[in-house]
Amino acid sequence: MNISLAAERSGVSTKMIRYYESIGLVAAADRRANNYRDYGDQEVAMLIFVRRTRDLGFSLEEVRALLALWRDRRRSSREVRKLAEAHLANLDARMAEMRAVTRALKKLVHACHGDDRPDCPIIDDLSMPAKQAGKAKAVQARARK
Amino acid sequence: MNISLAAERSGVSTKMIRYYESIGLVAAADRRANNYRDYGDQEVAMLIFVRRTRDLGFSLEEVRALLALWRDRRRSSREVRKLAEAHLANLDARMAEMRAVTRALKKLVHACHGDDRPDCPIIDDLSMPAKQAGKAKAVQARARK
DNA sequence: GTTGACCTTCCTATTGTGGGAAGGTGCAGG
DNA sequence: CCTGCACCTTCCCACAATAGGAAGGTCAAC
Repeated sequence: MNISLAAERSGVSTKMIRYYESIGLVAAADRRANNYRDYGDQEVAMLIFVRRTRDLGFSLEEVRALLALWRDRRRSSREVRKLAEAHLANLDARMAEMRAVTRALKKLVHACHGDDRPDCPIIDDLSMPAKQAGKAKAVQARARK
Repeated sequence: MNISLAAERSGVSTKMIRYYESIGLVAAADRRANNYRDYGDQEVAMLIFVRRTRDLGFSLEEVRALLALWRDRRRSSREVRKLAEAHLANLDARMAEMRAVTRALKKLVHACHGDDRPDCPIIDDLSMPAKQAGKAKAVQARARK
């Protein structure tokens, strides 16, 4: 099967298929006499695996490790789970960070009256070093004296 | 003040200060006779503003818009809040996506016994097109027949 | 006057992905 | 047979933002 058909079936673009091949993530495809790449169901299955792991936010290096386990019939499920758990920890950390940012920003938005006046706690707070952030009112008041 | 001192005070690396200047995010710094960039407190304050907005996850283009409002004393706080709210919506959407991914992955991890056996629902699930995902047990069982 | 700590510009890499050019191949219709 | 069209190939460029380093200029202290 042509690369574009493999792309359609796997949900991985032709660009990405060639790229994955170029970085050695997936094995180089067989070539036909035309020099066209030729794919079978096995290869498509592998591409689907890659896409699904990518969808779950694994980096290409993590995908590489998972692919190795996928191919290894003697792998232990322990290894697979370890990788998945490491990625989960990663996701949790990033989400915690985003939650903190969201909380801080929501507080600022809440404090801003959002009308025609130029007075704005959001701008005021962002003008200060992080140390004093969140204390816009007092600090700005002091600055006016 | 030297660029490295401005970097230290603002928390923006010298690399980034020069980069921000090169893309026109911040105005080109004054130069001294040596051709060294020269910064004052005003410029440092602006860099702090940039760093703080970056810390809150605004893109450089968003920072550019916020900087314009920062400089404009006749801005309306409404405009500022609108930008902040748009960014919050963005953050919320991304977090929702991550939560969904986390949930799916946690379910898989939970289903994996994680011992010496090669049998692994994580791998099985990832081998399937998204449509059938999460139904690993049934699908794999059918496959074995 | 040399050493070391600055400064300058310019190039490279990263992580994934997309866009496009330039040229080859294959098939269908006129 | 020629033309057009839809593929395919490789190669280069772009993006977001940041970091690293080379090559060369400058300044201060010892």
